[in-house]
Amino acid sequence: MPRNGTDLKPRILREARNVLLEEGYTALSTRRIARGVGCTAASIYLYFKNKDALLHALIDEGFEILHAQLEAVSREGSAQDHLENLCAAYVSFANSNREFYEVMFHLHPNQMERYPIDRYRVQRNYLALLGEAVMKSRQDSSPSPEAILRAATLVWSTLHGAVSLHLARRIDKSLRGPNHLNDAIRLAMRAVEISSLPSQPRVSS
Amino acid sequence: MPRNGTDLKPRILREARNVLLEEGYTALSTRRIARGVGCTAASIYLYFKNKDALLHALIDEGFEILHAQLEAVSREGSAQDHLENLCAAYVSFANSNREFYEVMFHLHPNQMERYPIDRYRVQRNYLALLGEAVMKSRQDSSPSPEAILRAATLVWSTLHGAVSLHLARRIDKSLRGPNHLNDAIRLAMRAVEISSLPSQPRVSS
DNA sequence: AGTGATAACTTAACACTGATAACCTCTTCG
DNA sequence: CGAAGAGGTTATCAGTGTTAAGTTATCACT
Repeated sequence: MPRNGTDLKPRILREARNVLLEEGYTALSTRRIARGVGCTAASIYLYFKNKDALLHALIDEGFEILHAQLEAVSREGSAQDHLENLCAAYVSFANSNREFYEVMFHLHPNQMERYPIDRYRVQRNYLALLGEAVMKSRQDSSPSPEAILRAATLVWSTLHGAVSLHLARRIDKSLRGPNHLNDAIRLAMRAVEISSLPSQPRVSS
Repeated sequence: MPRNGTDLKPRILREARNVLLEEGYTALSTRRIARGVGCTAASIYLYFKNKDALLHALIDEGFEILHAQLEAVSREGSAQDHLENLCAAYVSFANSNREFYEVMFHLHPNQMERYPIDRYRVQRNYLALLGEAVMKSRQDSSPSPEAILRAATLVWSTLHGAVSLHLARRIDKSLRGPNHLNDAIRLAMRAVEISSLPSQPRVSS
């Protein structure tokens, strides 16, 4: 039974989210969260196995927002339009939720072993949304699920590259602003054509 | 004058490079480096302003390797082939130097303020190499420098997205291995077409 | 050779980090 | 009342980047 006002777990999560969004990932320490909540850093470990588990919850939250925004994209108009709108929504999510994007996509190469890979199967959700638009935009006979996944992955990959470099401010000033991102969206639309071709081996893993 | 055998600075750099490559970025602490060299962590600060400055040196080293590998790509054959070979070399560099790639491209969103942006103008070097191939592959009249930069950036961005997700093991198993990377290379080749179009505003910064 | 100066390096400490074992304290139930 | 156990804290560990102060070795000069 809670002794400290309301249940501590949601308050920890809320504070963690606030710190992440308002002070950035580097400020997100267990002691900083505890201070905001009014408890001790050790208390966090009563509700989360470790800091990564807490981060995981934030990542889930980010994926939910992303999924909601992609889901909200209108399906009216041509399939092309739908796909383009999805791409724009993805880019827009990254731009207006950059801290979330960081923890969702830029975080774990370093501490990979702690983040169970299969949990990232939430990816499937938005890859499925992309895939749906991809499928409809293919005039030819209905493509196989593998081909759809392949195309959706290529779309995602292209957008991710542009967004990552954009957020890291690696894009030349003259192209910053929407220019490069728009180019990336346009290029991503062509992923559908690419992935209808047979795979030519070119690079070894 | 050195008191500890040879000059300490190159030995620190070498050890840092070894630790990075053999034990990964997370193991790269000042004390770990010092232990390997046989000095104290404080000594590092005699030769580097801070840890980031040391990392910077490693990043420079990585950029030199990348540049050398791109420079070594044969310019024979068609311009298309040249560009494709450059793309393949980029991907190959990332795959066989993933720890370098991490510090070069995945590192600094977090501690952005410490990495002076203009230093990353080394990017210009390989963007110029890409741009050269882009330019030659344009049959039409010689494009403007801005258009070349735009196209080269889009090529780079596309490859970076694919490589990043690949290294982070976010690509579905069925596409892992060279499949997705090859798709990305093929798509990147089409960046030339995209970036000869006028920029349509679509997404706000 | 002896004396300073100074470069090279270490010691010790500060303020952090994530994490854990041991302890206390309050509530609930028998 | 008293035992059980949930809820939370204290104290601590091992580690991080970083810096001020202290030490030691080497050089130049009288």
